[in-house]
Parts: sequence; structure tokens; C-alpha cells
Amino acid sequence: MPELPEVEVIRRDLVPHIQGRRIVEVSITERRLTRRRGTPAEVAAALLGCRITALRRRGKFLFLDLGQESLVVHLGMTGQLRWAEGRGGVKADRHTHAVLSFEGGGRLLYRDTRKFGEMFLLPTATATESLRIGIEPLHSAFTPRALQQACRGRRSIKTLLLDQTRIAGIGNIYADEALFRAGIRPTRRADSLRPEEIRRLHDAIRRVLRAGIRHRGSSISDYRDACGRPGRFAAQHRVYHRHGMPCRVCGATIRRILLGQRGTHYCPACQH
DNA sequence: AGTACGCCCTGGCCGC
DNA sequence: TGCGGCCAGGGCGTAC
Repeated sequence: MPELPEVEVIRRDLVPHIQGRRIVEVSITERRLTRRRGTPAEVAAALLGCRITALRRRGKFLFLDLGQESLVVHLGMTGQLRWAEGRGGVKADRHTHAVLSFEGGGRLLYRDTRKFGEMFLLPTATATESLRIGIEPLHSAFTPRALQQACRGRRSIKTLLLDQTRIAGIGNIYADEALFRAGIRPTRRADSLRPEEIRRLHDAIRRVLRAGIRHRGSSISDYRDACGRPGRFAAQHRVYHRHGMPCRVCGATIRRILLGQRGTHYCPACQH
């Protein structure tokens, strides 16, 4: 599933191909894709003839700035953005729900089997505020103190890390991996973490997200970069999808529980 | 206000 | 080999 590192890898992949280029043809074939705002026809008409001035990321959202408006893309669970050079190469299949063609050749394909992803237009100036996204964990403003302030409430720390209005971009994989690296059990109440644990978690979040980007993302099932290649970070996972297997640090058996309806993985010996 | 939970969707897997 | 049923999970709407 595309989380902050995966979206950032895709953003970086796409910049050299589409930044500064003009959209000359648009096809949006899935009504669900634009459900948050507008119809496929309206979004397609608005995109036609626009030049992409910048590609930005905020949490798991990708913004294609077009001047006054931005095309906001969220990949949901199984969304993929794929760059196709020229006319040939990558083919649209029954899960390809949008195709943007660019002046001078090249196409951007949006593909999403489970259709949890979204694509819609927002005014550029207020786009990020209107989405109510929490603090950006790789930004300098994300300090241990900022994490401590985000940790108010009685919920489990795992559930809190998944709350996009508190901290942006962390999903199920990086939440479990960060908590392992911090030595904290996912079931712990967020407001029970001691200052030392907050510091460790803050450090672990930043390290694991940066490592995810460096290894070009986690490909458990569907994730691919903009060139169609899987990421390599899953091989570095300590706990995610490793239940029943020995902990790489202590050898104890990794457990899997349900927390807030999400599969949650941890080492019973390393995490307290 | 903060928290909990059902729902959307489809490929893959399990058991018979 | 075939098929019904269940599961994963991000984020939103609704309920408490």
C-alpha cells in the first residue's frame, strides 16, 4: 500500500517526465475516481490544455499543480501511477481508470484494482489546508515535542500513528516498523509514552520513512514505482507481515493482532 | 470533541 | 478442477 515513502518515490520519478509539460488529452473512465469532487467529465475538461507547474506531496497525497488549481491524487490501497514513454510500451488494462497524454508524447496512467484511490481538483492556494492533514514527519517542524503534542488522547499509539489528521503519511507498514524500531508495543496508550519513548519513536519514524524512500518503497503486493518496478524495502521489514517468523533481533516469534481493525505486527520480547 | 466501527472494492487464498 | 466465502485495508460517514 502506498504510504509516504512510496508516494514520494513516485513523485520523484514523475518530476522529470511531466513537470513543465502540457496535458493534451485526458481520459477518465471510472466514476468512483472523482467521487469527492466533480464528475470524470468535469475533471477531464478542466485538465485539458493545462501545464503542470510542480509536483508536491503532502502525507499520502500527491498534488499536480496546474496554476490556479491542483489535481490531487490519493492512491488508496492499490493505486499506481505509471509513466509511459511515447505511444507504445505500457498498455491500459481494465484497472486503468485515467490516462493523461502530454504534448510531445508520453502518457501518465492511473491504475487501481480496488478503487479506493481518488483524483479531484482543488484550488492550489488552499488545497493542503482544506484536506486537514497533520504534521509532515520528515519536515523540520516535526520535533519530539510535536510528536508529544500529537500523542494526546486515550487511543493506542498504533491507531494514533495511522490518524492522518495528527501525523501525515504513516500507514500500516511504517507504523508497525517504526514502533518496532522504537521498542514500543503498538497497544500502548498514546498518552502513556514517557519522554524517552517519545524521543525514540520520533527518531524511529524519521529513520524508517527515510529508509523506505532510500529503498524505493515496500512492495508487499501491488505497489510499483512510476516505472513499474517494485520497491526493495519489504526485505528490510522487521515485523510487518513477519508473524510466526523469528524476530531478527532476539529470535522471539513475531505476533500478529488486530488493532482498530488493522493487522498489527510486533515482537513480544523487543517491544514494551 | 474524541473515539469506535461499518462500509467501499477486488484478487487471492482457503476449504470442501 | 471448481466454487463459495472470507480477508486485507485507507479514509469517510455515522453513531455514541
